[in-house]
Amino acid sequence: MPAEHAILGLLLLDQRGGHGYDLARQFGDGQPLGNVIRLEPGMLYHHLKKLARSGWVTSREEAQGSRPARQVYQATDAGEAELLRWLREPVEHTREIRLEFLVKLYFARKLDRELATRLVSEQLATCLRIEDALQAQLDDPAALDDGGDARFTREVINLRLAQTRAAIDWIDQLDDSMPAPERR
Amino acid sequence: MPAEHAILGLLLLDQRGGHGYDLARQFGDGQPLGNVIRLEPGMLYHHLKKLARSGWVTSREEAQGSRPARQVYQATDAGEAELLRWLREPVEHTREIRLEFLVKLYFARKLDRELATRLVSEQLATCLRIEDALQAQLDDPAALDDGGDARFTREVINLRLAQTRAAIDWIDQLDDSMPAPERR
DNA sequence: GGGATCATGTAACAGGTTACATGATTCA
DNA sequence: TGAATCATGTAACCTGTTACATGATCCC
Repeated sequence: MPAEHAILGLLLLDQRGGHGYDLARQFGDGQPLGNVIRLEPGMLYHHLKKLARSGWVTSREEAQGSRPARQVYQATDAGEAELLRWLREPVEHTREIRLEFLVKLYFARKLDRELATRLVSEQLATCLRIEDALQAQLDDPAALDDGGDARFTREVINLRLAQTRAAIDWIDQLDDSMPAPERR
Repeated sequence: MPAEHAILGLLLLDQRGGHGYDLARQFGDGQPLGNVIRLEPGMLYHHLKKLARSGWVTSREEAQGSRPARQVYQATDAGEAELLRWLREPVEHTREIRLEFLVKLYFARKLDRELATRLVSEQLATCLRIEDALQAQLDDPAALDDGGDARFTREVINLRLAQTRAAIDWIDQLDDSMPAPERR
């Protein structure tokens, strides 16, 4: 999911559309998205075809004089709607923060700062819910199994708690603060 | 990798061997390993066949009166050597702590407490190296790209730093302390 | 008789990696 | 001439998910 939405996002940011090779560069070394999600050419062309099948992008062949023609892809209205839908949803699991949430944050900020603000605050709320659920597991002696591995199970939950709390602290420091309420 | 080694580990812990259905239960709800790694029957039987092809387990058919016969798998010496080799290696990436390192820790403790001690201290060292590398990236202005996305890139690195530091703190609290040096 | 459990799988699909194939053009 | 870059893919493989197929037996 994040890979296809990242491609869709790039095609939306550049209204003129883009072709495979061009997109591949944006997932390469030193590019902002390249630090978050790697896309080898094989997967990239695969996703472009899937996006076209879903109706989220269209493609046309663009001749260019001496060079071989290339397929230029462009996001459709349905594609834009899909990306916006996706950008409104926070990720459900702490492990998805590292990749999927970062991609969402990147595009939300570029497309609509208010959307980014909402995404960040809903992600924070989701992580706080996860934290509560983990804490409840720690506090419930029945959830820690009695097969002699209670220590291990507690450590597993403690690791998840630590990772979730680290994510929460990091989200708290993102500067996508709520727009100041209107004054009059 | 972690899935196959987990199966291998279970077969080593129970010298009598085990069959698919039996192993599947140990990856289910409420079991210590079930909290860490999920294995649906499909994947489980697939891995058992792969382990047999690698020569790390053998299988024999075990008739049992009225019920249908079952395939009983048992770890070989090569399988044991492979598991011990794997248990000596810490994981290279912070994201692998959540699954692969936890599986290693579980089996290292059950098989050889000293091995567990060494694993934990090498994992700590590896995570500290990762932390240093991330800190160096933050301190190097050239590594933060100049395409106007330096803020995003910095946040990405900060997230990884936060996750890595959370892992370090958690590892520090594991109680697999070095055996006290011999006194005389 | 019927549902839960024992027991072993297959099929289809989704996502991902590595390597290779193809062929043109640009540039040192 | 030959290496780098432009441009688009295929093939083989691995991991994993969901759902289904099959058939027995146990227990109410």
